[in-house]
Amino acid sequence: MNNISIYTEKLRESGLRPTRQRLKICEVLFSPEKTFHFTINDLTKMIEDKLSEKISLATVYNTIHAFKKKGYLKEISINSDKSYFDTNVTEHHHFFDEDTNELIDCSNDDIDSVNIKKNITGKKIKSVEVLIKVASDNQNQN
Amino acid sequence: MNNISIYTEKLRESGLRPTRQRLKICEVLFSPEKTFHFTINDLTKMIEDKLSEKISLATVYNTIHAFKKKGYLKEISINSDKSYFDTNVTEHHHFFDEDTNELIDCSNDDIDSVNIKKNITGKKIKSVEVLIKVASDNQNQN
DNA sequence: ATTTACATTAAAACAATTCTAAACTGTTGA
DNA sequence: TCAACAGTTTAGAATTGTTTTAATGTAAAT
Repeated sequence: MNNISIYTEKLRESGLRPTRQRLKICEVLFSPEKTFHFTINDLTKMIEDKLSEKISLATVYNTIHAFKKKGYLKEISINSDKSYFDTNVTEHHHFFDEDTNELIDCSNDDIDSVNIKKNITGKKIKSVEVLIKVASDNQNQN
Repeated sequence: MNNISIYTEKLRESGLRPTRQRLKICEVLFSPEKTFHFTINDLTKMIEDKLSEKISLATVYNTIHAFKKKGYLKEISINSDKSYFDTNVTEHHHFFDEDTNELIDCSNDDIDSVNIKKNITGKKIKSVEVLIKVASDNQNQN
């Protein structure tokens, strides 16, 4: 099974037809060894570099949303400016570097598992994620 | 020292003159017994109810930003739709109810303190906050 | 091949936030 | 007291990120 057929499968699983544009999105998202974080703008630029032609923002948004809904991507909330996405869909924590606005995965070895003693009645816990904001000294918070 | 002078002080501390509009913002933010969460829109509506006249969004944004910068308010990141603010400026955790989009403080008694074993070199930890997403069963994540 | 349902696109619409420029107000000091 | 200044408010315009629209194009099923 080569990459193209994996991507085709992922797209079909997400309810999308495998088109040239979407396969290119998949290649950018899922071919790298390491998972990574991106904004829609980052991604669009990466795709246009690879495609050597323009791709419509609407196509990117629609594909990313389908992947997110299907669980092939995760959305990370850092600040309200823009959406960050993560190709690492396992539950994990993040460092956010306030100096550079960089988001960094926190290995599960680097943090003890979080123990929640009480929950909201009638609700089920869907995820527990820690955001660690860091900055060089003499930096003000937020 | 009455409330007005407390608010005046807070405003001056934040580099702002105490004006009628800003004092009303303070009253809405800081007079309630309990801390609470709000969006700029919520707050604007609350102020207009109390003031019985319109207040410009620009004034609200500018005052809120000054308070945030000074540490009298905290911004909470839940999703990218809009900014949530919190009048509880202590470091604490949150439940986010995905059914109702409601943000709920997590008492520090309800969660064991989070132990971070490794940090980014050269950086100082500014905050560590946990976001617990909850929903009633049969609800999909994010 | 033809048909049908879904995709792509540029552009328009939209919502949250920020900026602008003009009118206004509180404070200071002559 | 009041002129002058610095900071404030405001409506509306601008900007940014995202979603929708409607026309055209393409994949897949028959």
